Parts: sequence; C-alpha cells; structure tokens
Amino acid sequence: MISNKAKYAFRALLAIASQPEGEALTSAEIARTHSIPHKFLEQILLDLKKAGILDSRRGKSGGYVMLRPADTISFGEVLRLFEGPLAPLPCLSRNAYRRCEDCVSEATCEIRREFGRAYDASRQVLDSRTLGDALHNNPYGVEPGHEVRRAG
Amino acid sequence: MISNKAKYAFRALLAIASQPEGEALTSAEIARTHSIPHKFLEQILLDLKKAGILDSRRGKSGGYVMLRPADTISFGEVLRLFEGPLAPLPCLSRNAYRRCEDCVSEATCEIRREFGRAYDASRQVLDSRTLGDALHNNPYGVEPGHEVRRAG
DNA sequence: ATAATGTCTATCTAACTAGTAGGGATAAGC
DNA sequence: GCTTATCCCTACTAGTTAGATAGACATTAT
Repeated sequence: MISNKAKYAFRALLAIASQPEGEALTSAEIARTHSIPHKFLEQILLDLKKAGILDSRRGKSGGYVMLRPADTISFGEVLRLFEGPLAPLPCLSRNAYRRCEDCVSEATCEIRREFGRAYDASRQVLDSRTLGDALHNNPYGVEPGHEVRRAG
Repeated sequence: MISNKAKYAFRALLAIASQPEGEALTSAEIARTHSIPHKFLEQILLDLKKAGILDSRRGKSGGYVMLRPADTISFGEVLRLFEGPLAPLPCLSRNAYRRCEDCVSEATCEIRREFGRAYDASRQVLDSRTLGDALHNNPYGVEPGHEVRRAG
C-alpha cells in the first residue's frame, strides 16, 4: 500500500494540473475539496515545490501552479519522492543500490531474479505513465515508445 | 522494499525445497548458512507451517520439509503472508478491499486506474511465478497459460 | 535421562506514519 | 501602512510496525 502522503500528493497534483493555464490553486481549496488535513497537505505541497514539480505564489491570491507540464511527470517520479526507492530489494534499485549482506551471488540469486521481473513490470507502467496520461485517460500501450494513438 | 521477514522466508523456502525428497532441514542450519537470526527465523518458519506451506518434525533429527510442492507455491502467496495485501491502494485489493474515504467514483479515479495497471503488471509475475520456477530457472513467458517450454 | 529440536508468548527499541501546532514571511487590497 | 490571506518552516506527538531478543515449554531420538 502506498502512504496517505503519496496519495494526497497525487490528488493535489491532478487537481492543480487540471486548472486552466496560469490559474493558481490554494492549499486550503485542495484540502477542502479532497478532505485532506490542511496542514499536512501544506507539507506535501512544499515537498513538491522543493522537488521542482510545483511553483507557488505567496500572499493574498496566492496558490500553487505546475512548474513542469503534467505530461513530463511520471507516477514513478512522484511516488519515489514520497516513498523512497520503489525496488522490492535494495540490490534492484538503481538510485539506492545496496547489496544484501548475506548475498552470495547476485547473478544467481533466485529471489533477485524473480523480484526483478516483477519490478520491471511495475516500473514499465509507473515510469512511463504521466499525470497528463492519467488526466486525458490516454490508452496504455504495452510497448513504450510506440504511439498507440496520436492526436492530429 | 520487502521486509527482511519476507526475504528470510524466501531464502528458507528455497533452501528447504532444494533438499532431497523427505530430508528435513533444521532452523539452526538455515539460520547459519544464510546469516539469519535464529530465533527470528523460527517465528517465520512457524508462520509458514501454520499457513500449510511447510511441515515439521520435532525432537532430535527434526526439522522442516515442504508440505506442498514448490511449483504450487507462488511468490505472491508467500509475500502476502508476510506483507499483507500487495495492492498499492485498498480499493485495488481483492482480499482486503476498502474504499478510499474521500472517493468520489472508483470508475473514474485516475489514481486507481494507473496504479491498477502497475499492480496488474506486478501481479502477473508474482502470482504466476512459483518457488519451483525460481529453483529451475524456468523461462518467464509473458503470456500466462502459454507453455514456453515443456519437458517430455 | 539427556540433548536437540520445534512451539509459543512476551518484551524491547528504533523508525516510520499520519498527523497537529505554532508561528514567520510575503503579498494584495483597502 | 494595516490587515488578512496565503505560503514557508520547524518542532512535536501518538500510534504502529520492523526487526529482532528472550525464555520457557513440548516432543522425540538416542
């Protein structure tokens, strides 16, 4: 299960990305419409800002806007921000690689091999699907890079 | 990341399943060869016994043996035993289904839709691959039910 | 009887989750 | 230039979980 924090982050991002271009959304407004504890949400939005995903305006008529376009932000990126490494084993993580203490051989470790397959499958979705895909309900094609449907 | 408990369980199961038919393996032996805290491992093996996966013999020359064949035990089954539901959201779990408190519509929830895809992909591996597959290094074919290679 | 095993229950510590709290900084509007 | 609405930052807390550790009991081969 993903944390509430991560789930709130997705709810907030989808709300902000749905706004008309340039229109800011306040943390209070998001908290109210999505039943998220306000002060908790503020922390989350702050994290998203520090990560370069959101931008903010302070003061009256302030709020949050997207800093990067929604179709450049993958579910995996956001999830990693709040959950840390998504790999099921430390020896499968690219960014947080760590060998298991008692590991004899990574090349022959059955656990690593099978979980590697599961992780690959999951990553193929999470690292390719973006907030934009989710908002537009873009169809999901199995092959990354293969354009299933193209507008225009 | 999966818990140490789950990882230890897999190590132990693979070790026990690798034994010649009917030969028991003691918790002390497994703990020693895999650098697992002995008393911690005992709890894990007990859980596996209660789940009907292992059988045990007590007393001198006791130990653990497989109760069910290794090729009938999926990674998903073992993982669920120690980690609980694998679904990333409560509304995606079959066994532990729970609606999100603030859910407006599951059918249109973007978060549910995208995580559902990731979960499907991961489950397709975890619920189809067995301890036997792992031990024999069986090739992994994408389509379930399609026999990639068949002995005999 | 003894020793080696599995079985059961309780306890402990550190970290993490999910918040709550209380300000301080900034900007708009009167 | 005061007020108010917003974001920004840090600290704190209660409850849960992870990862063991400990000790006694039950069973069985020798």
